[in-house]
Amino acid sequence: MVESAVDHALVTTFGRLVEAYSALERQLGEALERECGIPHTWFEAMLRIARSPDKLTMSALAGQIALTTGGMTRLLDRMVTAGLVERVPCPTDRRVSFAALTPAGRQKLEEAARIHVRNLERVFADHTSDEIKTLDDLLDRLLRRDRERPAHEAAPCPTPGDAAAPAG
Amino acid sequence: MVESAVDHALVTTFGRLVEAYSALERQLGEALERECGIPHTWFEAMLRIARSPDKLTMSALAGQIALTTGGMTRLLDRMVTAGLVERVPCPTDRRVSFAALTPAGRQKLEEAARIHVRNLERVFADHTSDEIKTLDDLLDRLLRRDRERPAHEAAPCPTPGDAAAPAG
DNA sequence: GCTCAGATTTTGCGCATTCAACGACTTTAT
DNA sequence: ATAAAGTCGTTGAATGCGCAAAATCTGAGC
Repeated sequence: MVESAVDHALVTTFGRLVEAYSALERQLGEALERECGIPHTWFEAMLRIARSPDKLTMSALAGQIALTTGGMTRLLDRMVTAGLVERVPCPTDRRVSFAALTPAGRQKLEEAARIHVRNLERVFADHTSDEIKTLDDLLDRLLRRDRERPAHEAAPCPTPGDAAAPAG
Repeated sequence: MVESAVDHALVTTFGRLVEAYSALERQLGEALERECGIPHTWFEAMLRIARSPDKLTMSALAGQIALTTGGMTRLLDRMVTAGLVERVPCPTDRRVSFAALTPAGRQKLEEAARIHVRNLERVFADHTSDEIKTLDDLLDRLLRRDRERPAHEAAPCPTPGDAAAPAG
């Protein structure tokens, strides 16, 4: 039996994830932009800023939305230009600056969130809350696992016959 | 109680999806590129080509990996240059060309799939097959729903107090 | 046969992101 | 105090993608 790895179930599932995510992100992103004038990326950024108990540094924010610090710099630049966020210099460390919402930003975020919720409810209308809960839980653990892994752990593993856990 | 839409559960879940997906795609993509020299996008494209019972047109392929036809043209260009795929002109319609794997492409895909499966198994090690099944099912229905919706349906949603005008 | 509407892919341009190098700053060691 | 090493954010070059117009081709009406 020479079942190819190409047909492995995990590959299919992940392929579906790629496809569904891309389609969803595009659809919801376009809707958001059309209905309230901001890109989806801005929304996700503002969301993290608003929800964070402490002020967020550039790097922290970059990490949360999976951007490099360089990309984050420019993304924030645009949002600052639009008047939605501002850079607050850290009083104790002059290298870092925090991202904070302006009043206009807070208002825009609330508006965008309402629209986003409405669109999300439409998208997930066919799904039970149980399913969504499972999804949420799965994603949460995936994220947690990802954070624990310092991203170096994947690299030094060129051992072809090594399927086991890195003998920590 | 004036619970803000910002705190809605769906927003959180979708935010997690964005974050987890981006992190995952980056991690697995980097691993794939490092371990077998091809970008993740190439892998997904080759996967669809290999699995499709009929030959795939550019547009069909573009649709499956959530790219515009313009993006698809260039993606395929690079893959052709690398010798992994080739364009097969359609005998009955000279506008269309099919994407087909070369022998080298088939071999590379198999190699990449083995690596990808190993990495995926590591990533999903903490998750039960039940959970993954649920995820797979959810994604499948999400995709199906998305395909039925011609992407025009999202627009004419009657915006109550249309706050819009991207204005500039 | 000719023309015109529609379909399929390619191309020009602009934008967002990554990578790598850099400057600014802090911390630690001497 | 000074130097060295590490951290944080920004910037220049290169890459990949979307959008829209163009090029090529098919099929229908006349």
